[in-house]
Amino acid sequence: MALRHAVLAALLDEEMSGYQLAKAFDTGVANFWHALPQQLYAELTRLEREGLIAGREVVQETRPNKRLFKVTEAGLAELERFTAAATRPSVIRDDLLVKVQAADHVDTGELLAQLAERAAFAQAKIDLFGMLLHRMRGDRTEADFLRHGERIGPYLTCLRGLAFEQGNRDWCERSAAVLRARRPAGAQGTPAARP
Amino acid sequence: MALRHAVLAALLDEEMSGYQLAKAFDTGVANFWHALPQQLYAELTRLEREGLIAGREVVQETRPNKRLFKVTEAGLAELERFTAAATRPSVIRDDLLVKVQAADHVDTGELLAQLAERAAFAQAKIDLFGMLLHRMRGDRTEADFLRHGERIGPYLTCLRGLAFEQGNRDWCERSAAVLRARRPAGAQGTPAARP
DNA sequence: TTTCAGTAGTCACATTTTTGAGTACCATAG
DNA sequence: CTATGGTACTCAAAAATGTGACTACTGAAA
Repeated sequence: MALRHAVLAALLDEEMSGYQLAKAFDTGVANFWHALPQQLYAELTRLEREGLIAGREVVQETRPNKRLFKVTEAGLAELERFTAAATRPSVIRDDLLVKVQAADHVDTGELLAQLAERAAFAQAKIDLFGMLLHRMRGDRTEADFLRHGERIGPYLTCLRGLAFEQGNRDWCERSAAVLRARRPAGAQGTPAARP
Repeated sequence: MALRHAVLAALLDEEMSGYQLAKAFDTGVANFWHALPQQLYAELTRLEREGLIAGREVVQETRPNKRLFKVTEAGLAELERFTAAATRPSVIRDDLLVKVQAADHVDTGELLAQLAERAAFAQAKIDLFGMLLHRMRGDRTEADFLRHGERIGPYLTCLRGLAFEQGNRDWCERSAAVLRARRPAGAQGTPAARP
């Protein structure tokens, strides 16, 4: 039941519409949680009904109207309560790890391609996170920003996202190298890259 | 729908009972996926009905009888099919990150304690994974084992688990240090550690 | 000028995961 | 000799998450 709290935490920084929120949760800008638009709209409806967020209609001329939401006092109190409650440790759940676990027993051709693909995906996120971090701290040094900046929460979670993706990239590259070195001769290179 | 494949991958190395499997998925020995016993028993039933695993009854005298399962040819083929199919990128979902994201707006006292707790939990897993890796490679060097060892899949996934937990530990410690340095004077140290 | 991508959502359903409560029997510790 | 903890499972239900389809309008590209 932490999606609601993830939404509250995301809305702390700025008023957002469901659509904007969906973008943030999809692209991984909000790299501390993930959810689909449908989930978010439903959650926003519930949160507003419970008075934890307040929405206001914004009429737009060239585009559909939208509703912007912000966290209420009650919402902040709920977030406070949530933060004080016990945290359950996060768990890994990754198809790619399952595939590598079975790598000794199945053909590794396609797996090598997937490891390369994932490494590239991770690298793209690393680049994105690097830019986001730079934008957040402006021209201050990281140490100075973390000591004196006004909003460091998003910066810290972004740092975790960055390290996580670096871990993914490095592991994918290393695993691919190991598996490639073990392939029987004559089955070197990965199959043609997909579009 | 990857739990079934995680179970198949876990059963590749050795015949296991539902109970053993549940232990492995709970303690994180199988650090590539997580599931509760109920889910596993249900999945084993389905997998056996579909012929992807075969179970055999083992009569025990001093303890309840158990059923040991192993992957069938059909199961291996299914795993092969799964490995060749596209992988969806894994997503982060962590209560603790949500809490840190909101750290600028809520009291950080309890949060600091939770970061310390998580760092300790991560360290325990790091130690465990270190031992598991050592046990798997025996007296060979890592490079030699990865080049010539017979089953490297579990070793590679364990390496990912190790790096992940190192990332968790480092991030928790750093975030805690940052938040502690920003606490108003007179509110230093964390509250009394919980039992 | 039709098609495509973007904005801003909603509805219904399926699957997956979690929570909670049991059964039953044995061994060990206090 | 009673309680606790481990082995080995099962059943039911709630909650969270994911899939697929849909509305409606706009601006830009082909």
